[in-house]
Amino acid sequence: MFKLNKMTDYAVVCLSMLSRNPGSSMSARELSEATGLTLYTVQKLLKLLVVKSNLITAQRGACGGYILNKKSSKISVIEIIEALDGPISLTACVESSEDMCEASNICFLGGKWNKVNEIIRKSLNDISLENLLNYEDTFPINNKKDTELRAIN
Amino acid sequence: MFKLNKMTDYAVVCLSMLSRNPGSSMSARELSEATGLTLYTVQKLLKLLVVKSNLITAQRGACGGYILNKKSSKISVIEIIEALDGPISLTACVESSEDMCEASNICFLGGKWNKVNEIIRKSLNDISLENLLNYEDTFPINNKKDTELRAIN
DNA sequence: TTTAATTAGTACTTAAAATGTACTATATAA
DNA sequence: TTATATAGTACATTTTAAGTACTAATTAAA
Repeated sequence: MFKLNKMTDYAVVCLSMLSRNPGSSMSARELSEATGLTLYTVQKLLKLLVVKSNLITAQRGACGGYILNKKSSKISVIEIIEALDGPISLTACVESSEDMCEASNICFLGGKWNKVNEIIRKSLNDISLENLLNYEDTFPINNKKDTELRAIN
Repeated sequence: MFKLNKMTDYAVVCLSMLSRNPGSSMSARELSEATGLTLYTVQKLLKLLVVKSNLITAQRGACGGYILNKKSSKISVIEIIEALDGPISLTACVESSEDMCEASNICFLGGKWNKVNEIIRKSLNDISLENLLNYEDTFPINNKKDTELRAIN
């Protein structure tokens, strides 16, 4: 379970696509065609990013689309993750929620996971989208290449 | 979604209980009573830890139980997490699975998340169970205290 | 040798969350 | 006015986690 949801992965794909032509916008349809993700997925994803982050700006109407607000080198991976996955919290107990932790009666750990959360958060904060995209993997990756794009859903 | 499953949290509770009396074993029943977790949950959890990790050893039969294999200062948080959550992998694409990444046709990210995974893994590797237990939280935590134990399920 | 206690293994049900799909409302350039 | 595009909402589907239950195997002690 210690993995990101698919939306976050899709987001990196779409954001990196947007970063290819800084300053120019792309519509959900264009992004769908460019990435192979279904239009529905792209629409949902971009709507989420608009609402939950400050990473992109939307332009409505004909000739509308989405535009990246800052360079990929200025975008931290943590911004993307937290926009789509919510804040990093390694256990239910640390949520600063109104409703108390269900296990509070037995949980003598209290907020001790917070330390761990902070460490992970700091690590991720130092990685930019650009870092992620330029990272050259040293291990053999099981990826098909040079195959045509297609919708995956 | 960037959170641990409950089992991992329960595991920390149970392991820390085991660490209180080094060298002596506790049965699932005893751990259930001591923690307030249901017997079913504790049984399942400990079975998982036996199979998936090298953290505890089981003794069957009457007077049997579970015993911690090493001191809490020698147990890394990553061992607990990976035993119950599986290996840390921030996106489906990096799994070294036989079956190819579904999105491989469109995924030009390849294994780039691996970098992130490694960083998180290293961070967590440096935190021991003892560290986690002794960590004093500096923020006000929303935890009830001094309430009696009860089963939470 | 029998019994009670205890873990091992497996299967199943239920609950929760993520994912995918669909539709309507609103905005805007041409 | 129209075609295009995002915003918002709702819901169905799928996947995963969590919880429950039962039987088999093991072992200390009576």
